Amino acid sequence: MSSENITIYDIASDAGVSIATVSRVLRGESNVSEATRKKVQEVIDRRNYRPSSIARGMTSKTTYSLGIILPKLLNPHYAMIFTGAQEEARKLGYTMSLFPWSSLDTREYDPAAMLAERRLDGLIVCVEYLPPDHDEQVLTSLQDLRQYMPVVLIGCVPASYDFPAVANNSAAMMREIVKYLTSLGHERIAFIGGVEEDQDPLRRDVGYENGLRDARLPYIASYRAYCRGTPGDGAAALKEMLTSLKPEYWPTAVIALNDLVAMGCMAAAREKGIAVPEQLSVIGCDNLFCTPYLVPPLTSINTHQQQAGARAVQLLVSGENKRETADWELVERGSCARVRK
Amino acid sequence: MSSENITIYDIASDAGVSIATVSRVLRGESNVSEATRKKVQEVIDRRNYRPSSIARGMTSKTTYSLGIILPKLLNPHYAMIFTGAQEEARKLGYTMSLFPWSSLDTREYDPAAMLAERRLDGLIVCVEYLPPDHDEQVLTSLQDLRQYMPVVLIGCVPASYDFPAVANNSAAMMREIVKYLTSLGHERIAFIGGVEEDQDPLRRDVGYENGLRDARLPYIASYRAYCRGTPGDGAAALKEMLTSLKPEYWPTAVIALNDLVAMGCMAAAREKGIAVPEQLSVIGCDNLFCTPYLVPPLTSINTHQQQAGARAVQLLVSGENKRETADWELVERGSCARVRK
DNA sequence: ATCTATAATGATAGCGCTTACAGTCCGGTC
DNA sequence: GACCGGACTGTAAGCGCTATCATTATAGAT
Repeated sequence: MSSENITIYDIASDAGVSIATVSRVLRGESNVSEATRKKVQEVIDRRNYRPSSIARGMTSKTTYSLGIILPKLLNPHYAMIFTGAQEEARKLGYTMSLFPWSSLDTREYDPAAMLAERRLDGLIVCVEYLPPDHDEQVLTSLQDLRQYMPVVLIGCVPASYDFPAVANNSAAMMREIVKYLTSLGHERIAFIGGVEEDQDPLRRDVGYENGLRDARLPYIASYRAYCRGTPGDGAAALKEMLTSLKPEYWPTAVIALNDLVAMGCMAAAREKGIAVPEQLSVIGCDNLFCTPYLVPPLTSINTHQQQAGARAVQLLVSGENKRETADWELVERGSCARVRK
Repeated sequence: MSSENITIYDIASDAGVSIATVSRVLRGESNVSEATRKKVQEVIDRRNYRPSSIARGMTSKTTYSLGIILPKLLNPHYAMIFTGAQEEARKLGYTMSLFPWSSLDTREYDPAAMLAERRLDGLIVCVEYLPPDHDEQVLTSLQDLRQYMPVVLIGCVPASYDFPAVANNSAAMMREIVKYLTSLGHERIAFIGGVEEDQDPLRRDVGYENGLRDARLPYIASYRAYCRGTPGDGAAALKEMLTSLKPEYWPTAVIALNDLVAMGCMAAAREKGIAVPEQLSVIGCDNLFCTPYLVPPLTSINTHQQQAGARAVQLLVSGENKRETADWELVERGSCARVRK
């Protein structure tokens, strides 16, 4: 602001050397005499000079800036992914910019344009399961972006997507969750999940059904509800399920798409006078910071989002074309109980 | 990735015009004949050309990228500020990158360096109240950064800071909160807040004391606790306060630094068998998404963080050197009740 | 004393744009 | 028919670096 931008020329003339030499000490090359290096460094320090990363990007073709596309940061789940990615990026000397999901989803503004123009060194895209038609459109957008920069996916990445990725194995997770609940004696287990997903072998529905099959329980369509992922959605879905069924058919356990939906379910249960976990077990997913403070504390799945975000950055920067699977683990708190006969 | 990067020269030669003309249609200048414009645009579309923002920044000195420095995104409070800022930035055609607070706070990596090199068009810094010594160091860093780019502050901006800002008037807010509680009959009102702040007229302590004075209540030091801002901190602080006092001196209401601290307080109260709100009213701040789902639902302050974030971006982009005050409002839920005599 | 390898440094050509500035056309004007 | 002002379009000079050569100095080898 105050002073004119000082450039490599200023440093060079102050130090009485050529810009090439300044550039050499800037990049720490070895073929500079110690005396010259010291002289130049002194001028750099004194004038508080910072080489312009813009100009650098101009020639070196690398900008040290990455992008990440997320559905919404307000959901702490995504905030965790972002944080993990951002911190790792910083460690590696990269800057991380956020782009909203609408970059891929709508025609509100040209998705590729903004991203492509930015000449990012890479892009992480956090994908959720989407309705099949949407899904296809997103895939096209992703392929498109890939022309401009390396792309790594994170989240619910369909098995069919041929991208480097840190993917959830939601199916395996669901299967384990069902197993956990059946081990507590539950036989009427509801699943309030997201959109009906495509025939992806990793999808939660598959895991849910497999889990039921493992326990030789019937798949009951009335126990499968759909929602978008907010607490309000969860509350509405559960209430509707309960009013549509005679109380003796009410589920004794409900698996929620995520912790937000689980929070809605707990609220709905409370409103209906159903005790959690005595009459209804609830299990969420994401292990949000607030889960320990709910009443009862919410049993959830820790999906290690920060770690996944960091890993995605590593894949991006290293250029490895690997598909990895994110870790997860059950965190028992107080919202699931043995079923009472 | 796939193809060589295509440049303005490619378009120019394809369209049989000079690069200047291509540049003109790119920037929508008017002095291009309709025929030429169409011809060039067709080539641009066909080859799917995107001008490099790097090269643009090189000459035009503006990069259309902003930065924001936040303490931690995992606290939804900051996620909201970020979201508001990011969305506004996008609307205005800017990119938003996040930098961690440690940029200012530690010597872990050179703060100015990364930011200055990036040649951002502007920077938003979200400040919290800090211990006086820290505070001075941060101010120095801010002044430093200002040499390189415009800076707008947001949050708990000390009145003495001469920066454009969207500032909280925490003192006024606290005074109102105390008034609200005294109107419910409370006379023993605790405040579990952040670090003891410097003599800033906007600080919460001032508001707390003024509120007590308004109601002609004594300031009792035992009711003032300090914490860093996590639920655990809040729980610990309240527990310590309770154990240090005979039950007949226990506060009947507690004002928490933020909702996270309030959540900790509610947990501590529950653990101690103290009913909220019957025996203890709790009020938080930030109006986090989870507050309605706590038991009881937490009364809080909506500080309109997204709006504040957006406003900060507007100030930054417009270059206005204004200091504004953020709006706020009390959101009554169920954690505060009339005191029982 | 001449030659040659080596280390240090300088000159310079881009990178892909923007932006003066300098044409070129063309229909009026006088 | 020479002249002129617009409307377009082209030429070329940067922007601040990196990277490739070319150049110079130094010192050891012959």
